[in-house]
Amino acid sequence: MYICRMGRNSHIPAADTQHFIIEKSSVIFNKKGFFGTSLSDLEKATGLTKGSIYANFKDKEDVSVRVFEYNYQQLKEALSPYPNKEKSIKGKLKACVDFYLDFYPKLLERGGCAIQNSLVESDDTNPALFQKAKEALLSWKHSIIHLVETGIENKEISNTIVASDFATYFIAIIEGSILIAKSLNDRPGFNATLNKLKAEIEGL
Amino acid sequence: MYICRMGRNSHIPAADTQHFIIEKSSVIFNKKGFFGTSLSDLEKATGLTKGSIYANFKDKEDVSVRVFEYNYQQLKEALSPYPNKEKSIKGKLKACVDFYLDFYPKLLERGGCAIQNSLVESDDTNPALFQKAKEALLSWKHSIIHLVETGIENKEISNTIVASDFATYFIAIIEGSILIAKSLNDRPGFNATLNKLKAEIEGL
DNA sequence: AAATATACATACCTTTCGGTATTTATTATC
DNA sequence: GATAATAAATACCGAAAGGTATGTATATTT
Repeated sequence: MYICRMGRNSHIPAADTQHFIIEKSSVIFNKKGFFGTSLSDLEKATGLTKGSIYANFKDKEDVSVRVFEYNYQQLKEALSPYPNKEKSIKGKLKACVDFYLDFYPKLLERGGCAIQNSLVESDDTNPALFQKAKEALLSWKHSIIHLVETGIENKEISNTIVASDFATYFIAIIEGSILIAKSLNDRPGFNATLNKLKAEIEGL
Repeated sequence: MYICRMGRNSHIPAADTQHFIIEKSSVIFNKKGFFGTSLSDLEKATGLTKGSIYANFKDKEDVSVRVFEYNYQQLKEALSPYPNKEKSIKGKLKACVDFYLDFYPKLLERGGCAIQNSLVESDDTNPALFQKAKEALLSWKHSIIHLVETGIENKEISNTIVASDFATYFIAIIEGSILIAKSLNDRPGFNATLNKLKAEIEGL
C-alpha cells in the first residue's frame, strides 16, 4: 500500500490523489466558481503541479464536475441522519429543515449551497456541470415528493396537497433563504424563514 | 448633436456610447457572469473594439457594475406599475408576485434574476459588484418591510406578523422559485409556488 | 538486481486575457 | 478653412490562462 507523503516523491495511487485533489479544491471551487478558479488556484490549494492534476483529470471541467459530486455527496451524508431519526413523514420533513438550521455555519464556511452555486454559474457556460447540478436538484425534489406522497397514502398528510408543488415550495424556501442569509449575513432571518417552513409542514 | 451610426466614424458622445455598451452587454453579462464574460465577448456584443470600451469605462469590473445597475433599473421599471395600480397593501404585495408571474419569459430570455446571479457569483470574487447586488437586495427587502408595516398600522395585516421575517420569506420564495424553474424548465411549478405565496399574502 | 510501470515535477506551448499607447477619422469652433 | 477637441480603431503589451510533452524519482514485478 502506498503512503501519502505528497511532494515530489509521493507515489500515491491515482484514486487517492484524485480524491486528495477533489477534497483540497472543493471549497475554492464552490466559492470562486468554475471560471473564477484557475489552475494555479488548484496548484496552491493542493500543493501539486498542473502536470499531476492533469495526470488525474481530463481537464478543468472534469475537476469541477468531480468536485461538485463530492460536495453534493458530503451534503447528503451530513443530511441523511436527520430524517432517518424520525418515523413520521412530517417529522422527516421537519428534520430536513432542522439539518439546514444546524448546518448553516458550515454551509457558509464552504461557500454556500453547491447546487445553487453550480446551477447559477453553469447554466449558460458549463453543460457538464449544469447537468450534474440539475440531476442533484431533481433528485432532491423527487425525495421530497416521495415523502409527501407517502404521507398522503398514510393519511398523515391531506390529500389536497400537490406533492410536486410542495417540493418546489420546500426547496425554494431553503435555497432562497440561503441566498439571502449568506448575502445579508442574516442568520436570524434564516432561522425565522426555516421555522416558518417547519410550521407549514406541521400544518400539511 | 451627435448622430448614432456606430462603426469607425460614429462620434457619439461618451454618455450615449456608455449606455450603448451597457445595453448591448447586459444579457451576456447576466448569462455568463463576470469571469465568464471576456472583453472579446463585449466586442462581439457591441461591435466596438476594446479601445473604445476602455475609453468609456475604467475596467471590466466597472462595466459589470454599470451593467448590473442597468439590469436592476430595468427590473424596477417593469415592476413598479404592478403595485402602483393597487391601493390595498395586500393588493400591492400580490401585484408584485403577479409581476414575476408575467415577467417569467423575459426573465429567462435575459438569463434570470440579475440580483441572484450577481450575489452568487460575486460574493467571494468581485466586491464592487457584490456591494451593488447586496444594496439591491436590501432595498427590495426594505420595500417589502415598509409595505407590511404600513399594512399593520392600517389594521389590514395582523400585528402578529414580523415584517422583516415576512420580507425574507417573500423574497426567498421568489428567488428560490426562479432558481428551480429556470434550472428544471418548470414554469407550472413556478406558477404554483408563486400562487401559494399570493394565498399566503391574502391570509396575512 | 534489472526492467517495467507508476506518479508527480519540470519545462514549455499556444492562446487569450485584461489593459494601454498611439493613430486616424470626424465634428465643432473660431 | 485651419485648429482644436472628440471618439473610436489599430496595434501592441506583459501576464496568465488552459493544456501537453517530457523527464525523473519511486515502487512493483520478475
